[in-house]
Amino acid sequence: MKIHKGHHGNCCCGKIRGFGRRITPARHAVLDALSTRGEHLTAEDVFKASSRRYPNIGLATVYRTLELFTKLGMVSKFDTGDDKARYEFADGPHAKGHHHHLVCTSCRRIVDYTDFIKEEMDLLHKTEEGLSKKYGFKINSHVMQFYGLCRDCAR
Amino acid sequence: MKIHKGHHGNCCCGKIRGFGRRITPARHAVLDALSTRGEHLTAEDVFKASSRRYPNIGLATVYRTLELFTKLGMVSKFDTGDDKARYEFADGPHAKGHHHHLVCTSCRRIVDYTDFIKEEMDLLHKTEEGLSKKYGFKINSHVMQFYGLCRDCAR
DNA sequence: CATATAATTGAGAATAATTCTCAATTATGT
DNA sequence: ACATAATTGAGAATTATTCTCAATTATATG
Ligand SMILES: [Zn+2]
Ligand SMILES: [Zn+2]
Ligand SMILES: [Zn+2]
Ligand SMILES: [Zn+2]
Repeated sequence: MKIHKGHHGNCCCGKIRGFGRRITPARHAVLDALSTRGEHLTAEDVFKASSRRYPNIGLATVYRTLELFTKLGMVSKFDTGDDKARYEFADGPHAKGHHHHLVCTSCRRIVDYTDFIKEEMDLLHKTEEGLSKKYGFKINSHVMQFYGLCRDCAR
Repeated sequence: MKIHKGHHGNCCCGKIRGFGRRITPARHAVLDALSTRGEHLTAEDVFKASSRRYPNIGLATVYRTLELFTKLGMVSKFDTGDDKARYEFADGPHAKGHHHHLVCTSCRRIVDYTDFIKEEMDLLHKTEEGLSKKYGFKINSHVMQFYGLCRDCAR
């Protein structure tokens, strides 16, 4: 079986196997879809893209796979106010590609941004620490998103 | 018509009227539900609560009303990862009661917190300004949420 | 390699939150 | 009180997601 060229050139199979889960063509197809089709993909997007490489894949499998990858921390699932979940490869809070989203509430455009990420991270760390202590939560992730109108929609 | 005792003792009717929309018993019932039944309410929660005061209200009306109030900025709609939208009175980014959420991914408990809000606000302002300039977005709102395990679920 | 076993799959049905439709009702300005 | 447009309730429709289940397949083991 061909080695999957993962998100950052690494193979994700180890992570999957490490969890006692199997490597399958369907999962490979989803991985490929995520790495080649960009970000902010709906399940339907991923389904279409994976179907190209693996025409028999079922939509339910795509959902199951995305759920699995999300649980493994390889994928981040978020929503932007329409009623579809979005998926993209997760660059964890500490990784290089970590970014947040700017969403146009009119045309649904999504802009990734990394500006201020450093400051955000500092604050997020501080907050996580403080909240963990105060409320006894073990914090695993966060969502930070801005909503507004893009240039085109604003006028 | 009796004056509605709003969120902070003010009447919200002005805002509704100001938008050319009408004051109706259904809308009053939803306002009351939101102010007396607390926060993080699902549409179903709001429906049940409003039904007490106004038994004939329909679920679709509740949805329409919540959508209207959200558009008017009186209500904030958010989701916490299950597939139900949550609604609560909006204390705008600058208002006293503005808070963020800590969500337990296991039992779905939601904790409001206001700690670090000051610092968050400073950063958010800075970010909003920066992003507005750079991407031409007119930013109206943000979501900031932490996910993790509450004390009970963590052990 | 062949075999055994449990994980995974595809297809379609089922679910559930939300939106839509439409005739009937009602709030509001005059 | 009247005219008019907004709003409503009820139920049907929609749609993203999950579930079911028999068939297939990945992997470990010898
Ligand atoms: Zn736009
Ligand atoms: Zn992104
Ligand atoms: Zn919990
Ligand atoms: Zn809250």
